[in-house]
Amino acid sequence: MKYDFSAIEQKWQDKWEDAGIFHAEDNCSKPKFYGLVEFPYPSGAGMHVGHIKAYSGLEVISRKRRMQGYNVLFPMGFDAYGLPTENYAIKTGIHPRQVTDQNIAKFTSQLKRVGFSFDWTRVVDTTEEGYYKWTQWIFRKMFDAGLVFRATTLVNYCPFCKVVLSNEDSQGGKCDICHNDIVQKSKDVWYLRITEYADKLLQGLEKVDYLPNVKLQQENWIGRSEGAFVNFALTNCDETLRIYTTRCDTMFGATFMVIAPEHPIIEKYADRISNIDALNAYKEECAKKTEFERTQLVKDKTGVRIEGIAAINPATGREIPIYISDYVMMGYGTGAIMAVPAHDERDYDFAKKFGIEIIEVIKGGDIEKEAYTGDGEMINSGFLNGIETKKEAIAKMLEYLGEKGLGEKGVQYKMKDWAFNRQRYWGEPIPIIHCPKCGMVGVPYEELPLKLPNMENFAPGEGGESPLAKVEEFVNCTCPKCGGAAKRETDTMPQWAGSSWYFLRYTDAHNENAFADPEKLKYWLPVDWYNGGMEHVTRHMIYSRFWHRFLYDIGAVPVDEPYAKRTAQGLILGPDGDKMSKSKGNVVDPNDVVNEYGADVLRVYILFMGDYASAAPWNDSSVKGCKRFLDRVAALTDLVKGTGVTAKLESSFHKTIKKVSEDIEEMKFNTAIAAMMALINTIYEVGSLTADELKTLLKILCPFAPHLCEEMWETLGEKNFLSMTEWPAWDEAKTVDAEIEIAVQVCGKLRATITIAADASQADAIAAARADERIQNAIAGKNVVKEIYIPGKIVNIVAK
RNA sequence: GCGGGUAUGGCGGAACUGGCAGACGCGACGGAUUUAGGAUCCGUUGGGCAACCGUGCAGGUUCAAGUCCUGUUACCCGCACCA
Repeated sequence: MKYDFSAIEQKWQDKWEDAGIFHAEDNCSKPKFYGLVEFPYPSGAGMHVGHIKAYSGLEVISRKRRMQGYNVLFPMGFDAYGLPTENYAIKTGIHPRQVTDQNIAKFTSQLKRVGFSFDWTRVVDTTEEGYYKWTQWIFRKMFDAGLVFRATTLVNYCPFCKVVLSNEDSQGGKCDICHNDIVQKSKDVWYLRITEYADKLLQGLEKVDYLPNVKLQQENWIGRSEGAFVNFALTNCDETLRIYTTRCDTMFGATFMVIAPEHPIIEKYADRISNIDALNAYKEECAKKTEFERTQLVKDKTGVRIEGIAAINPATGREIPIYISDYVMMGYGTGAIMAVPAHDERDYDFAKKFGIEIIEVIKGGDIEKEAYTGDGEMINSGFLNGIETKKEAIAKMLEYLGEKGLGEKGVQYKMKDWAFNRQRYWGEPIPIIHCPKCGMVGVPYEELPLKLPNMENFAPGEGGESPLAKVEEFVNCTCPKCGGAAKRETDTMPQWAGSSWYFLRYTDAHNENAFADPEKLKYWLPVDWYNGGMEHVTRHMIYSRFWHRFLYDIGAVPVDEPYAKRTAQGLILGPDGDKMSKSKGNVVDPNDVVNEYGADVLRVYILFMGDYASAAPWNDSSVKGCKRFLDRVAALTDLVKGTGVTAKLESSFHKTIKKVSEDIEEMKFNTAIAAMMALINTIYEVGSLTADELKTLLKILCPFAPHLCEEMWETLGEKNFLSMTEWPAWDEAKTVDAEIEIAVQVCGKLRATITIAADASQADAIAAARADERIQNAIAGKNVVKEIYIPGKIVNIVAK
């Protein structure tokens, strides 16, 4: 058969769709498999080869699962709210709704052209009323549960996008969307109290099967630390200064304190501070620094001593000075620290610069040169003297603090509460009403969805307020509680909202009465296997685990962790080895590949190009190699002779079935394909194969190159879909050869290879080795001191 | 700075719990076919004339090391003054 991909791909895509063979069944007695891939943001640029790689892994696994008799849910959808669409709409004057619909249509047709076996009856679009109704519903439930709050804070503001960003979206002082510098701005912001779930999110990791580095990144993101809160008495004030420390064992060495420039105590006791002007000047200077500048100047500590107020070290009773410095953050712990220069690098740098006393309390380092952060014997530490370990010293100090009422054990997290609003148009309206009498009131559940009003001009206001603020019919409303005049919240939700629960909607995508039917949730959850990019394993995954866990806590979902298993694919780099980007001009368009070589070649190449989890550069010539492979597969129809088993091929077939079956489970698609290529080379060497053998080959190749395989299957006279036949089994006994070739070494150096029975005894193997002429030459005149036979592997003769 | 990872032919990459390094593919070279090119098919292809040498570098353990141990370098990713 000649391989004419253009003639067959559309044909099979239509047949699959008409027969609906990839639709997941509800209420099914078969075992279920829920494979999830990260749904795309439908950008105007269309699909990228990276998308194809991200979906191809679970595509192969899902296709294999169907053939293994599973009821498979492998869905696709669109995470369609977000700024790029809105910015494009502002530029072109086309409404975001229209832009979104166009982009979704484009993505859909591209995905279908690749032949992915998605269940297209369950597509979700986060911007549809039927979907965002439930996004708002979950938010309302969180509001009821006290997990939503509003606070005035300094926020990361992008003057270009005119939008407030979360810490996660403004890393490195750059806007995550437009990459311009962000500034600090005081604003009223909505927060989700994700920190309340920090421990649950951490504990949940213990029972899920995520890649180790995925788990680690989430743990680091949550950033739990155990330590102590300690209250330091102040001179000239009637309150104490509360600090957080993980090293209360070093308290005898605390020779000063440092508080964040924004610490409220400065303003509170301004009249007792003699150098308040200097402190304010420093504070202002810090506010001007971008995050980038602050981190770039790590080594160079700055600060100002507070004159007029000092602190008392509760361990030594000595008076110690207090400084303000921007190396202490208001957002972590209490915004104040006790500084132990002998045993903390940052405190050491600061003390050296400001000439503050450094007292060694742990032996083991040289504090003349640097801070010593290791373990050792306690000295200069009163009742702690002589203790040898950090753990013991901390326990003793905690006991002391407790007795004296000076402090207690405490836990801190790096993770912050989630800034949950944007002043933009293209997002879910936040369903809250501000009533002058009742305060914040949730929009009643029966009024959801709170529809996004249709606007002509949705550009953001100059002051950074939401475009929705301009729509009076939207803003003005009555309070659901008291019936008085009230105003609606005009901010919208961040893009992360819709993607925090989309996997739940797939189980029942069209339900109008609930986000999903509890029975369906019970059948399908948890997601058995979730694959996506490494860039989403912290933000998106932690956010969605948080939402899911909340829903579990209110009894709305049946399992506590949403994703049983998580893997990640590596990037596809440009042919030049750099990250693909439009500006570098090294972007490969999947359409071009489909047009020139066909979808099957694209699929096979993307999985063959390297380790699935690693980054690998695109190579046009290698694509041709995959085309050649499929050409050779198609041409096998000319070699078919009879039925049954070809003796010379039997073992190769069993070995290949085993290899492909096992490699797919480990996402080692490259070696699975290599094994099939090797099998084909063997078939060509043998010169013929039976129809039964060809059918078996088509079955294991089908998940990779389904169009060609279906076509060949049909050519062989089969009437049903290859995609729904049974995955072949292998016979372990037939994967083992009766005779094997093993290496013979003399003194660890390869000298010959011999062929022996697979079950040969040690004596037989060594005798066979010694019978070989090359071995006899190698050991001639030497004294054999040791003979080793590792069954099936090697003979090594040690001779001196 | 801290945490994690990677390093193998000209290239992408294989190599199970230590057991013939370089599977498979690309590229290259030679040949067949062709008016020619392309495509296809066949053969060769880690280096070295050879003994031998070869998995970033330097040591070590072992009958045997890409794989284990110690040290070291480079690159990639994540976090980053987290008290």
